[in-house]
Amino acid sequence: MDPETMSIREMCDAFDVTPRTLRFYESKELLFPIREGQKRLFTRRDRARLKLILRGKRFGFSLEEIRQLLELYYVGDQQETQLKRTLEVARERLDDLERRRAELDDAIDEMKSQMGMVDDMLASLSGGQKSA
Amino acid sequence: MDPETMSIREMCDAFDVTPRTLRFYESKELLFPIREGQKRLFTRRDRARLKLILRGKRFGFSLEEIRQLLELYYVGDQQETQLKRTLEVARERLDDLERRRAELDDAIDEMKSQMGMVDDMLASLSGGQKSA
DNA sequence: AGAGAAGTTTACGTTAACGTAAAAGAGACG
DNA sequence: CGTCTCTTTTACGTTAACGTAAACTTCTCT
Repeated sequence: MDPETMSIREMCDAFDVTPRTLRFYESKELLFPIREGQKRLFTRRDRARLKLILRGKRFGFSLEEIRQLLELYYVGDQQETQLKRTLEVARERLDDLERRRAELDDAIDEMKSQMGMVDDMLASLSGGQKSA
Repeated sequence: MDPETMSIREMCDAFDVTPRTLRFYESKELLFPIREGQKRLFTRRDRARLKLILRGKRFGFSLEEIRQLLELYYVGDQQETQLKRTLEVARERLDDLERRRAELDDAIDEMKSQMGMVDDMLASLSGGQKSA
């Protein structure tokens, strides 16, 4: 009823995951739904987190790595040294991501050239005329 | 002795993997070392494949997905329809990769803005002067 | 009250991708 | 010949990330 929160089923439909998955993520401290009696109520914060979790998974991060990343997003009021450490970790992660992107670019290029070769093979099979 | 082939240990040292991993990849038909008696000899082809395998893993592909991708790199002399199908699969994979890259770019941007916020918090803690 | 739908806890099962230990063969060397 | 070192096969163990089934509560509706 509260437009701010969602039931477990609403979450599942919205994000295409199973209840088991949401409970599992809670047990691993990736989500923190509040309770109304027995029932879980997922907040806006949980939805934002889940979105990041699913994205992280698509890049091959483990749930534990994702959990650590999520901490960066909800820093809170910590001490300065803690914040500096957090910032360091964040920069490392960012470098991680940018290295991945560079590799991904390479992979895409290689794949495109591979496909060019396949195109050529097809052309030589159907057409017969070679480009050289 | 043959500069063209490498022993299992040489492979492990060169790629920083364990013998178990190489044997496992062979059992899953990702690598095809030749045999000299009992011993495995890894060829140039195996080295090229292993490089692609390790890259694929870094992007969160499963070994089975990687195996299918590798087929694209070693097409051989198949029929035209087979080649066309192969090409289709390759294009799908390429789209996959480019979607991933787009998402990765978003993630990097978001992370950068997050880090900007952390920077601001640090500045306000040490300096005191706010930027607004 | 009875039935059904949605949610909960508890707990065993499953798949992927190796780790790790045991037992044995094959070549090199003093 | 005996001992190393490298490699092999066989096979049970492990972790991550859920799946799946069983046995309750708790509402809601007729």
